[in-house]
Amino acid sequence: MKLSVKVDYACRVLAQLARTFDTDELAHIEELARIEGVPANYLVQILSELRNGGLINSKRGKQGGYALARSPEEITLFDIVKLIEGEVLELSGPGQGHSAARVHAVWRDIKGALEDKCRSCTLADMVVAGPEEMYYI
Amino acid sequence: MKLSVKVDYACRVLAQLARTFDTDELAHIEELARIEGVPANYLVQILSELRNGGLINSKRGKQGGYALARSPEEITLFDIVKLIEGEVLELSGPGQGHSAARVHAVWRDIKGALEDKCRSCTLADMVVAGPEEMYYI
DNA sequence: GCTATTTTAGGTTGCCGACCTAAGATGGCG
DNA sequence: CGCCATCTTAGGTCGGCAACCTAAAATAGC
Repeated sequence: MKLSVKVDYACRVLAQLARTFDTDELAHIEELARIEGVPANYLVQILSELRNGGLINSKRGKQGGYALARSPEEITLFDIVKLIEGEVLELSGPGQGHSAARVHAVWRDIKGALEDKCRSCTLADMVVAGPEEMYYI
Repeated sequence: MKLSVKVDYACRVLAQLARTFDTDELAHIEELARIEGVPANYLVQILSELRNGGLINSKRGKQGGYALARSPEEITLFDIVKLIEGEVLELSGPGQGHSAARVHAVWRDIKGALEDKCRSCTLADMVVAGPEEMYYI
């Protein structure tokens, strides 16, 4: 029950893309990797998945790059996690045993609550108000 | 972001122990393993952790066995997960990057909500009303 | 005191997935 | 055509989970 680094990376990169959403400039991989502190070679895979999932658009060629496909308010945490991980909370199958079914039902309830919470958080919540708030921690 | 099999096993065994809480009989490992469909050799480890964490009591010797340390209503899902996994939701460290801190704050919010939800679920919720509802699935 | 039964405490193996690297393939632009 | 940046994909390492096994400690009963 832990948050994967991959999802964390995806959120941070998407947040950065959200900052330049209103402009028409495209972000490059190297630039994103440097600003958000993500391994560039790994970021390639993540951006590819985000593109196949329809969260971002890409443009190839010499002046290519990446940009958000929708506005930050329309991209929720649920979308991101579901795309990267497949499930927000993956339960172990009902299994066999006297209490298996009942316990499973309780966990489904937990899962539903978690999904609702994730749906209420958008990319806009992950972007600081000012462009530069705290440079190093 | 998945629920470990270990926690699932722990919940099921604890639910079974909750059924016989009002009586004074002690449950044996082999019996628990058979009823809940948990590998006996693995269950040994889990029960040991639950005992060290103070959720159950054990009695050694020829007529030994296991029993809940508190009433089912006083044992929450939060207690179980925290004991077995250490954290309900383990976040990846703040890291370094432009959006790292802000994204981390959002996830802390999610984590808090999940913990509250887990605190509202007790072992009593995992025990079916009747003693024998469905014997085999 | 001896034995049987049970818990306790370790260690070990197999396996899968996360994380990362690296190199080739593709396509736009001058 | 040649450059550049994205796209694809094939591995490779690492750690943790799940499961099993063995030996040791404790206790009730004979």
